[in-house]
Amino acid sequence: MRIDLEVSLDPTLGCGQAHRWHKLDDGSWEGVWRNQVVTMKQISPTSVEVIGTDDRKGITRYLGGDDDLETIISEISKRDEYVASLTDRCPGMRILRQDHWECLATYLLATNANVKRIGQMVESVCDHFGDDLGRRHGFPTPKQILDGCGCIAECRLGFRESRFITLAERVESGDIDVESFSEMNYEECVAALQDINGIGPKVADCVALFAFENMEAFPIDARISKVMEDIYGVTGSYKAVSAYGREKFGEYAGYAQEFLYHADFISRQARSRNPCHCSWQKCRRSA
DNA sequence: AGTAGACCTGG
DNA sequence: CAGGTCTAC
Repeated sequence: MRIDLEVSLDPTLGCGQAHRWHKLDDGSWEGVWRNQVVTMKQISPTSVEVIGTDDRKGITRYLGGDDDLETIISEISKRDEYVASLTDRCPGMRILRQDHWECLATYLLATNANVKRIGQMVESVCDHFGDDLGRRHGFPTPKQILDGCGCIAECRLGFRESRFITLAERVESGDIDVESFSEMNYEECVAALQDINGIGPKVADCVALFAFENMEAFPIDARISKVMEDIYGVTGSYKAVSAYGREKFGEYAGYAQEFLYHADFISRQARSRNPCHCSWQKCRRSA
């Protein structure tokens, strides 16, 4: 199935928004989306070939296809010259619309772990508890996690393990209604997310942005923290730095964050002797 | 209200 | 030490 959409798969799928996409040798991306093993290949800057699902509308939406890139880029560019200079270099990068539960549970695991480790933990949890889809496993439901949690130690989640189970319990019992976060505005959403044990301001911002469409969220991870200091001279508490980002970039601050993140990723990659930081990506230069 | 230290594991 | 958070000052 061919999708006509301005989207660039490498930065969109490969740089840490979602953690289940692997770049294959032929340059296509394989992942699991809604319990289907899906492969996407870039055909041109404005089209991708999708195998493994017939849900054109769904996958387009997942890819952020409802976002008007022109408007968004114009909006964040007019607010900052540096971001304006980055948007040209990375056309077609989009913010995904991830599954609510999967994104929430995944980012709960993301604390104090690098991209590679997050991917390992997520894949392990899927392999242990998710539906067998052949080449890959689906992301497990809360019930699947609870039913199988006798062997969860094998997933090696470390101190995240108990938080992960507690989250599954609270969702399964109805104590947490994941869909209720969709109805909230940004402030309400991150506040409610932070009521979950193991979720602080950074993870809440990521989930608000990548799952619940709060495009003004401006997550400050270690990389963005350095960028904010180096480029803008902004330091301080999480709250202060993220508020600066939201105020500077406005309603699409999350997109600005992704451009800043990606540009820093690429420049460090270029400067590094071992060029490939992207865990799943086969890197020609290092091979 | 705002900030050190500990925290599982692995590259 | 790593794409933070919790707990205890």
